Amino acid sequence: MKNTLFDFISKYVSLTEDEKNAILSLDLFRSVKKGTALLKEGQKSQDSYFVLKGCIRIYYIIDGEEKTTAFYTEMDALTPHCVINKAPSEYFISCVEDSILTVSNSDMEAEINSKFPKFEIMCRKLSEELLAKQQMDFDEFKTSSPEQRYLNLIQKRPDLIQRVPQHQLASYLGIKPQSLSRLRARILGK
Amino acid sequence: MKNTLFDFISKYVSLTEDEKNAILSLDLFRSVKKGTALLKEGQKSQDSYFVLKGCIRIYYIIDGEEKTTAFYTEMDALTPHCVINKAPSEYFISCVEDSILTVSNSDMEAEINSKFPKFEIMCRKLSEELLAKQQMDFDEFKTSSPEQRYLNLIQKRPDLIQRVPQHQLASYLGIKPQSLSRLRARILGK
DNA sequence: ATCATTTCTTAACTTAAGTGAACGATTTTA
DNA sequence: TAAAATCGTTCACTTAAGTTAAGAAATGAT
Repeated sequence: MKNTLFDFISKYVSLTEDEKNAILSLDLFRSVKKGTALLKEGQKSQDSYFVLKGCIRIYYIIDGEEKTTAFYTEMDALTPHCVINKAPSEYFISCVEDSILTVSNSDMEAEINSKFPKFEIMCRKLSEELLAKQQMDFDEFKTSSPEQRYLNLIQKRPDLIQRVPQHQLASYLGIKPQSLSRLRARILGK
Repeated sequence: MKNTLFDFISKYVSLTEDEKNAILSLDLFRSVKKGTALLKEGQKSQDSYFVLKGCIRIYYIIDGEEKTTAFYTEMDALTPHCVINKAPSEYFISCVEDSILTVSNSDMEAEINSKFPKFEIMCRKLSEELLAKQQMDFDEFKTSSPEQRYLNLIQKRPDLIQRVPQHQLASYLGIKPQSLSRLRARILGK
């Protein structure tokens, strides 16, 4: 698990042993059971997550219905909106599978950042990269039909289709579960 | 114009006169005419933009059709995807109106960042904030119908509806121009 | 192992977006 | 200023997603 984390970090900066130990001393690793709520609507939180193993998702409850908008799997990092803008969360975060995560709060990050400027650089690079990636995903979503989006998902994240319930995938694709079922049947018939 | 830039920066870090002068010495300000192409599909570029006045947009050409996915107006910052991943651009960037921008390239930013660590912090904060904002926008898009998205746009960016052509707005909302026309007529009739 | 709950699929019907075409109105440009 | 191109709207028609409901399949709990 440690290696997964350091492999990830090494994509952005190279760490000395001292720096690695500083991170390990923070005791970031957490095991969480499927279904565990990591964040609820209305809560304030300081915690950011990094997925070492498993899957977590963001969902809203709108008119009593769950709307899943994002999945985070191995090597994905997530800083919730409420951590950035210091307001109560508008969404829920929950464990889709039994998972192993790192959980770090803003204070810890600020401390590490001031001790090792290298982390500041890593965070900037990571944010920039995630922002650019997110922008491309959004563009793709805007310019595709639900069917194209589903076919795209099969290409880009085939694992999600296996490990995530259909009704959660549906809202992730911006449609209703019944429409996803129909759409899948339509594709099979081709 | 200088003030607009420094007002923006002051949201993230406070600058000394020396630092301000270092920025001004970079000679970042550019006036661009409506319709000017800032970036074309297939091009590589190092340039990031900040809009002081005016409006620029990102668009793709897919099956011969323009698909506009983003508008940047006063106080918006844009680092194109191709700058981050050092690959040829998949999209175009063009001026919607006569505009005043700052244009900075990666080398200049790297130099300033190494000279003044404060900029590194600003860039990280800015990226994190933009990422969180972008995530919320994407979530809202996924969980809304075209009509809701249009009504939302009226609330959040009323200026865009005035200053941007309908057919560009349509693809921004993920629909065809005819559908936007119809949708507007439908809303008026309520 | 059984019962209860949740999830997925199917179907019929409704609603809204996509498509192709036509028509002014506006803007561009020669 | 006249011709050409672009833009916005409308219409009729097609296609696909939303809605409501029912039932089968899978999952979870006792």
